[in-house]
Amino acid sequence: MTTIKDVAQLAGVSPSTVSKYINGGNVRAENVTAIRDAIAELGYRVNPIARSLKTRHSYSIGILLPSLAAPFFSGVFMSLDKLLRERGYHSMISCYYSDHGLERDYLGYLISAGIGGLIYVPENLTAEEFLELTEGRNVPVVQMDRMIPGVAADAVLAENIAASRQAAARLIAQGHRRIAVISGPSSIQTAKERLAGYLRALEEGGILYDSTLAVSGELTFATGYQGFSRLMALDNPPTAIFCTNHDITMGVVTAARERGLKIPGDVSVFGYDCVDVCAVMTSAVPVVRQPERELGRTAAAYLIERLEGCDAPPRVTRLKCSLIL
Amino acid sequence: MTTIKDVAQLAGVSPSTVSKYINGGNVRAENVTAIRDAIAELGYRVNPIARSLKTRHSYSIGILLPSLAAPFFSGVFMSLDKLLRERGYHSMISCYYSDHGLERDYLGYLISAGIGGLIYVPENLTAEEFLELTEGRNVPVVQMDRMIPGVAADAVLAENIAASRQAAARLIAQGHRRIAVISGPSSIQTAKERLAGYLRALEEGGILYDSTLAVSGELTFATGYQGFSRLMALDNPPTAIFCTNHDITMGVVTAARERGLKIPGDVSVFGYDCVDVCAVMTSAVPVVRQPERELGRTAAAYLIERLEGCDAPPRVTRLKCSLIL
DNA sequence: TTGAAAGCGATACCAG
DNA sequence: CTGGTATCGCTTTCAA
Repeated sequence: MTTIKDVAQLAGVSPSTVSKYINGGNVRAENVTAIRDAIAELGYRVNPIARSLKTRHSYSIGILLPSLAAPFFSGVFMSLDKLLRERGYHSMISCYYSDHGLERDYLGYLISAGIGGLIYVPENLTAEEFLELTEGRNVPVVQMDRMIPGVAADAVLAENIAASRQAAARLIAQGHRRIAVISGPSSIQTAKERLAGYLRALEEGGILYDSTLAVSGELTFATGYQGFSRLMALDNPPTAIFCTNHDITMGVVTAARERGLKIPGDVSVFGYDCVDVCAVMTSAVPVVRQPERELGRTAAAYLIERLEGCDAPPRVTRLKCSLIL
Repeated sequence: MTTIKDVAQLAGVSPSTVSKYINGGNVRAENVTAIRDAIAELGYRVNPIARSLKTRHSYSIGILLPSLAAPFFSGVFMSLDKLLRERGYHSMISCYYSDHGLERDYLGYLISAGIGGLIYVPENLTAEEFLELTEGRNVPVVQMDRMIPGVAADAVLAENIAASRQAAARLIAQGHRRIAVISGPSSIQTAKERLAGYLRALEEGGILYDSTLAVSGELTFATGYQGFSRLMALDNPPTAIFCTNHDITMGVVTAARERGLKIPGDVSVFGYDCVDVCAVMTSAVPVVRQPERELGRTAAAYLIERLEGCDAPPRVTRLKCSLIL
């Protein structure tokens, strides 16, 4: 491997001078050309790891999230990656598959693995765990989509309550009175908020909450699929189902199809996130669309500000969702 | 930040001893406890970047691919990540969005960023470019899904030709004679192979190739969507369309829905990759299913072997696809 | 402007 | 079994 020493030797200067050249310092014109030539000839590239060991600063940004399969996350990622890239950073994704142990391990690894900053979608960690892993290290963290209560770090979130409330309100406006909801585990902030929005809409619509119509489980296809069966097996089944996440929506739609039930003829469905897929269906299923681009851009922008030394108090930003009907 | 020195001091031993303890060497029992206590008290974690600077070995594995949105890639990734994790590695994804410049930059960055190995889905780079960026560095690379001709590195690929041939043959067996194909750019190996499989099936079916029925473009939704319009606008439109990738399939299905054309009533479609989505549709669309799990596991296994010193000649492995009807 | 020397955090070697 | 020393590749004083 070619190092800065090799370049220095070939160019006939000292490593310090080469370093200065690379980092934009003042170097005599003739040395500049000599160094540039040497670098080209040797195909030299700085070793970011040696550099960051010394500078305690890095252009690698870690992205830590619970799932890769969700189009929501890949949408957000593409957007934040773009901004980071434009600013000279390089982002690298790690996925912890909603697993508590993995989440802890990866967070610890990333924090000490020489990343310059972290964009983090939390799920299981407590504030204590988070703090223990991150304190002392000087790595700025921006929370995305969710936040750990008690953690003093920037957070960029979607307005889950408002969005769910509107979605459910829409179903009510269409005349539905028996509206089911299938939601994620209450341990997940977004799931809790989406359920809250649903409840709020019911209340505002003067509809009594019927707990048999509220199913909850993991944020998976299976939850939607099985939830649908359970709901339709009720003595008095719902006429509409509000799905609070992409996979749940897919599960519900699939289950309906398999039973030959028409959407929205036999049962209405309001989905979440799966904009593209839902548009493909024979009669398009309405969905809540989260502002993926903006979420990503904002999170990246916050992180960059922190990396550039901003020390304002932690900011929590909520971005609006929209309904795709 | 707490370093190995701090631990050594607190434990009353030298840094070398602590290092030995951490890396599983023989240390006197009383020192072991002293060190363990010190580590716990200080919350010490090794700094992987300092370590790999010294050892020229790293447990970070880079994954470099052209797209994140494709369920195919996320499926493959989940599988390889699992195996790598079980073996103590940590994988981090970088995405280059099919961009040539980004692909080159990221490859260069990763190779010199201290990763231990790389799983790489190539798209635009030539063998020369690849070699220039990687030679000298001692980082094993396994190519996934595609390979650069002339690059001597392991490769794990799907049997694209056979799969496409079977898919097209199936349409022929159903009585179709005018079968269109929408494929990706011929610069992409998988696209070329899938087209070849289609042509092979036609030939074997005694059907003359009609170039007006062969549309090609980027591997995007738009290509499928617009391709569908173009094909259906022909004087003599096809009765079946073979889509050679996930997004193209989605584009075609969407376009058909929007025109109110029934699949397979008005036109038959054979898709690729989108197993879950296609199963949801009112009448399920048949698709080619790639062996994502196996591809990922095999690529990871090859990489691990290389990391453990295997120096067998480069291996190229092809894995079978299946048809989901 | 330049370069010698120190040092980032960890490991490897080798003498004790 | 232990610890002093050199070193990984690079940046950063600081003196010349």
